[in-house]
Amino acid sequence: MANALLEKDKAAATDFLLPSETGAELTAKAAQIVEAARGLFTEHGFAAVSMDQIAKSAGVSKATVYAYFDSKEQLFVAIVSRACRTYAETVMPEVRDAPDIRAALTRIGHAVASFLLAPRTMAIYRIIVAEGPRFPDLARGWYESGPRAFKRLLTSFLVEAIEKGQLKIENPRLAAELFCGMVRGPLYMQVLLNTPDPESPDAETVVNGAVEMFLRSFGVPGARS
Amino acid sequence: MANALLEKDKAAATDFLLPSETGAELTAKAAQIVEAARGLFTEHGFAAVSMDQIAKSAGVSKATVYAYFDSKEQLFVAIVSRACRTYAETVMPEVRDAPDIRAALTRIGHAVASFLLAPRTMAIYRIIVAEGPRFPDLARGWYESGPRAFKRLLTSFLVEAIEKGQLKIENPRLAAELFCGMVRGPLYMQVLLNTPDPESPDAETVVNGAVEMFLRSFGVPGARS
DNA sequence: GTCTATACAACGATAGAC
DNA sequence: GTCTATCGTTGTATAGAC
Repeated sequence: MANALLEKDKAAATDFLLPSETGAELTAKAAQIVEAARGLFTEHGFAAVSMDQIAKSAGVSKATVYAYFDSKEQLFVAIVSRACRTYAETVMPEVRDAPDIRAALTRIGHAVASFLLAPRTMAIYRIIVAEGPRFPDLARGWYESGPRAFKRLLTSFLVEAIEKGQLKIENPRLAAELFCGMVRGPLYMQVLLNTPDPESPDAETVVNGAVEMFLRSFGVPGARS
Repeated sequence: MANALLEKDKAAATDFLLPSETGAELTAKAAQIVEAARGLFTEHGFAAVSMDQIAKSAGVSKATVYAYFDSKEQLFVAIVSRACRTYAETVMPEVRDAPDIRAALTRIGHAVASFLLAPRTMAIYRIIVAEGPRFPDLARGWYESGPRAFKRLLTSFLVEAIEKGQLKIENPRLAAELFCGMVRGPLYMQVLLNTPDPESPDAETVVNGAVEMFLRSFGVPGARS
């Protein structure tokens, strides 16, 4: 059951394709350029990196870069597309059956926290936020492929748990949103801005706290939790 | 009691001053330039706006802009400083006594949601995120003046409520973090990326849901909630 | 302090040989 | 496809007159 829902939503998630994903896989040299650009954008931001630097870092000439990508913008789109694919392949599968609802939520929580807080993910997100106004379609595509697809999937998971009698929730979508907010919120901004706060709880504490709070609100006393 | 804590933490919050706040107030013309720059940065981002545009929008020559601000970067710092001051004056005072704990949390939740989601706030945050790597001190200053100060204040509020017997919480700081995450998380990303999601609950629903969840976990049955 | 005009550097993108 | 060399533009920042 869970797998059926999973497959359905996973299909829905990848149904939306970012521009450069519609084509075939990148060639080796294109991938090499994309990887170099990703590293530089990650470190210095989009505007601060020149095509000369990218070419040099990738070990090719600038003309070669332009042979594969029409513009700096399009190169950026390719980077984001790759990140979306990784996201779909990494976090999505974590939402499936587990021994009990507590274990499942904990697992999901850790998957979300660890993936979202990974430097690579944050770097991409930072650039999307930064350049969002200039790339509205890209921002939308990323949101659809990533956060929105995941929230739908998590909502399906909760609905299923409700039907099994493991949870009691009036508004599953709201519950999914709140859970995501709890897991992500406390550490997200610190990582995003690179401003660690020693007073903040660590990821483990946050996930456990979120699961605990979630179950106290929505857990069914009788059910194994 | 609450006011004593409030005053103390408010002082602590403004104790940290961003560079340009250490000096006196801006002159009228400087403020005029800052305001023009803020509007342009808000709309187009930092890198995409030239000093020529700023000068034109402010109705002065470029040389005049440079007479007041040494560089584009410093002009940006001035903008953020202003935003921090507004934050301290707007959200912080919301954390104080209310008829009961539920009303207090709801009020805080709405204040956080409405301020954080305001276009002006989001625009500043977007730029901070975008240019964070290039302005590490600025990002840190903003975090200290804003989110961190608020979380401390909220934690103090919770501790006080615990002492009054209105709440029962083991880790108040964690609870404050989770509450902020719930209130902010669901809508934050959508506004930040300008990708509205019709499936998402609205702000009212989110705040009420968060308060409900918080009280179910930490509320004291006997106390008036 | 404020303006006009300009110096100087850097960037994105391309032309043309191989 | 890949390179070297370069074009045209744009941007930050400043010089000098008032």
